[in-house]
Amino acid sequence: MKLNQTENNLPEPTKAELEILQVLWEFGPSTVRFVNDKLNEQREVNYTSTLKQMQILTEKGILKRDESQMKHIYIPVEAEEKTKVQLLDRFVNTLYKGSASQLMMQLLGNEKTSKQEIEEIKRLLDSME
Amino acid sequence: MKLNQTENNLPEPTKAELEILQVLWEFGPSTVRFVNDKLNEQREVNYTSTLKQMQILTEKGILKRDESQMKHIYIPVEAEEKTKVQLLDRFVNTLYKGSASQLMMQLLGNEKTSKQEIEEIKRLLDSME
DNA sequence: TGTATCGTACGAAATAAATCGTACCTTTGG
DNA sequence: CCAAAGGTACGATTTATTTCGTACGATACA
Repeated sequence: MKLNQTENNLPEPTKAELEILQVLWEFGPSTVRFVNDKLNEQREVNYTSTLKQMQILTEKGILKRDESQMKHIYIPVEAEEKTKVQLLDRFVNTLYKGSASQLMMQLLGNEKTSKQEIEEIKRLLDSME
Repeated sequence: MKLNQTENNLPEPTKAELEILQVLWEFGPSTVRFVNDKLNEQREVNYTSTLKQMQILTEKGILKRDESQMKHIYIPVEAEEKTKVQLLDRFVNTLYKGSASQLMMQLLGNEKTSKQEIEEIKRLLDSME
């Protein structure tokens, strides 16, 4: 199983950027204040740090924003799935030479997957042929 | 399907470090010269840059080395699989809240999976129950 | 034995990423 | 109208990562 090396136009989000994206994915378009509050539930970050990151993300074209109000609303440009697929793709290419099945084997081989989940996956596979 | 959050004692290898690890995984214990040559098949890197990286990797405990000869031989401390599992684990936790099946769905949903490979995976699944 | 070659050590410069301080603008309420 | 609260802008600092130059020791061999 080879994933196509999709054209990778979007710059890779960094670690701090990914944290922010995840908040936006989970809660939808948000203000900096909101995102910063969420981040602070996990670790201490200064408001302006988050602001800066979100501005950078916007420059990079990963976020866009609604500036019609003073409290800008930030929105991911690409859908969550699309971005994740891209990251997954990169991951598979980097670590598994693009072999998704190898990755999957590792995932499966790795631990006790419940019988129910195995069935679930098999059904998905069946539906694919 | 939840992956155990394995104790993550090993520092995360950086990008440059991963490149080096991959050479060692593919070709086995090697000298800096060898690794550097391999890297240079892909991009230009100065010999001493590679040396430095490998020294750092050694400090971090990710590589060990045989210094009995002038040409030191570098060896990954952990097996390829173990390191990859760790990275995979981190990846799943970060992007899929630890849900390996979700990741797998995404991998499969990516419709470029050949029938043969699907069969292969199903066989694996069968063998697991 | 002298010198070119090839090795390691390691500080320091260059880059990338993350964080923060400060300036300054808008809104709100008394 | 003024001050407090809360917003954005953005340069500068800090920290992490990567790259490289230079010093110098061993080896090879003419």
